[in-house]
Amino acid sequence: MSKKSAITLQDIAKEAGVSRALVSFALNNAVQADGRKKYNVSEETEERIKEIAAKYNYRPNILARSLRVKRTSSIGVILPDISNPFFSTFARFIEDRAASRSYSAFFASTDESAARMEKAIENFVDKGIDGLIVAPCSGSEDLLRKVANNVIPVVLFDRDVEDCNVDKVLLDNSMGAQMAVRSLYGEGRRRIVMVSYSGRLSNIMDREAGYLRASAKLHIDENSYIYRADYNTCADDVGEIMRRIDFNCTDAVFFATNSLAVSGIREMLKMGVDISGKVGVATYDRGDSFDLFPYGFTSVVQPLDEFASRTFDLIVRRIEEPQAAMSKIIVSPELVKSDYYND
Amino acid sequence: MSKKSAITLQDIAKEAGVSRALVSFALNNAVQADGRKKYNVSEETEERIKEIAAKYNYRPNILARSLRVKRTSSIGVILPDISNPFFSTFARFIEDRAASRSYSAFFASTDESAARMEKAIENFVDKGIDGLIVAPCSGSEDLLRKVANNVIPVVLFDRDVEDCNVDKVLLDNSMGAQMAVRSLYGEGRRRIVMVSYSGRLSNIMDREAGYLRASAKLHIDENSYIYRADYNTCADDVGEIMRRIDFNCTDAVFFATNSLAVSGIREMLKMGVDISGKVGVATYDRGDSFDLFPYGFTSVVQPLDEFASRTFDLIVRRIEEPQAAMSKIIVSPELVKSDYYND
DNA sequence: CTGAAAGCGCTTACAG
DNA sequence: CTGAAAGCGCTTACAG
Repeated sequence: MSKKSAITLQDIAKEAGVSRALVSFALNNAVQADGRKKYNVSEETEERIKEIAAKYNYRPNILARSLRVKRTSSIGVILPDISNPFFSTFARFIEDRAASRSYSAFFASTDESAARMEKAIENFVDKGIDGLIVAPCSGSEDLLRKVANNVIPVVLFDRDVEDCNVDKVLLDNSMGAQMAVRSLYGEGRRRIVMVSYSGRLSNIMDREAGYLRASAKLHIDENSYIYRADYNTCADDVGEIMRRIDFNCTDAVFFATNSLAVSGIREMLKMGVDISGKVGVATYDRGDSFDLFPYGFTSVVQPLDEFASRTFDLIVRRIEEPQAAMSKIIVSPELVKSDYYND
Repeated sequence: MSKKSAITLQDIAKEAGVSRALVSFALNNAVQADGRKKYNVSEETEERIKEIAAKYNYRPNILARSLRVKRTSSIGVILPDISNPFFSTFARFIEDRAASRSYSAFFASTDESAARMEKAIENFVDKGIDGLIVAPCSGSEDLLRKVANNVIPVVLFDRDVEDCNVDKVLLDNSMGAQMAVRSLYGEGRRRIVMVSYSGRLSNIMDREAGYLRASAKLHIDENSYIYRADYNTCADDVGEIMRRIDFNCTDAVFFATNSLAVSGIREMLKMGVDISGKVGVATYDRGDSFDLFPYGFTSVVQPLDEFASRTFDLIVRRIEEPQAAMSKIIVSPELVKSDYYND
């Protein structure tokens, strides 16, 4: 590790008495598909060059290499907000996966704004990333199609975009919602409402569909109702929504997301609702601090490590084999019931 | 935004009938300190060149530029774990700050391992970052001194390292702890214990010092006691520690960190401790989901936005003016009391 | 006011 | 088995 007065190929070549090219060959001696080295350098020379490189702790200049080979081995990851626990955990898994495959990742947060997303992509492309992982915000559909078709490989995760022919890694959001509803049903709940977002994000819409479907199957859909908060004014909105719910004829609340649950449960506590007693709660995702919540509840948990590794592997494959067939990977959620404190 | 068949300076030069150099001048027309442009290009030519560039939506190749100017306008940020809410929030603020100043940031997580930290730094330096922001883990002191002296500008944040002459942005950890203790004291608590980590991280040690100091000042130090959990086995350890506390003669618990508080409070709930009634709770930091915790408690909150902007500005200054005097910025925490549900 | 030239550090097709 | 040469796309000191 040394930045100042870094040693170059040239320096090594001079000391070894060979050309720069030979040094490059010796150091990168790529083994081809047929098991033979691409370039033949005598073993003796190769050894000598490697020793010199090691002696000076030679580190190739990645910028120069990237400029030459027109690949940077880096990807961009576009998220709604990296400070959101769901996405920061995803980011961590991506970071690890990328490192293990000698890639690096840039992150950018959009705050659900298509304009910010466009800026971020432009910025990333300028930097020379080889591919893009995106959890798209609504309104970014056209942009995404354009980018995927003309600019750079794209893999979608978490949220789907219609008519966008790219690789995708998605959760089975409908299944998760159905699992949650069935779990509440299993507790004897029959009058289950859902608190969700307005907007047209595919994951949210699928969760709503799953909620309705399970309710219908269980014949409790006459009591189904979906309350929707505006994404941007979430916290305030949710409080207001919760107050509109008549808890005298409501058994359970199913929250479409973690942050809805935080605001919503908070309001329920303020209202003095008998949580997990008279009124059951289920939610998508659960932050670590949910463990502080001293009532039983059910959550739909997404396997973020798998999510991240699948997504990452897909973008790398797309970069290396642009013509490979498109994949759409649907990951199954898990149901976690915590009734820790009711023991 | 276009990657494939990107247009180059050369192309523009040809169409404009001038040299590449002139195009570069026209597009970058730097205004110098004396208010004059560094290179004189006739206005007419400059206009023409700019129009052509705009027409083709020319984007300079950043790799090529970086290679030439030996600066990448990127920094590395080394954190214990980006999936930890404290650090992911910090990351988000860094991201925004960097973008607003046309920098980009790489992130790496160390899991408190000095070996991983070294790898990450090596990796970043290879990538050509101009500077490094580090929340150092214990055991990384020598490495950090070496890097700061011989390799690349470094700014420390969150945790201090002795005998390391670099810019630093730190919280007044002792003050925060004192505020917490005084707050508990104000509630009438006199027998306050602290739950902390073993190890030698400066921020933790300062919090312990603050706890002891405030206790002494308030003459309640005869009841002071610091329980210490092993960092790596935290969750299990904390449960065991909590069970060792005799809550018959303990008024309050002060947790040194958010994650200690989560595990610790969880255990207290299991034990049936009358939280915020008989036993008060205070903690450093608070995740969003702390809002779900339906008891009053006090937390020491760090102004992460200021933390991030100060840190970022410092590293940029150091990059641009390597000889500037070293700064050590101490940021004050804020005390937040939540007794929302006790209203 | 403008341009030719050198060079950042690497890789690779080509020639021997 | 090895090397000279070209070139990735840019910037900048220098010369006119």
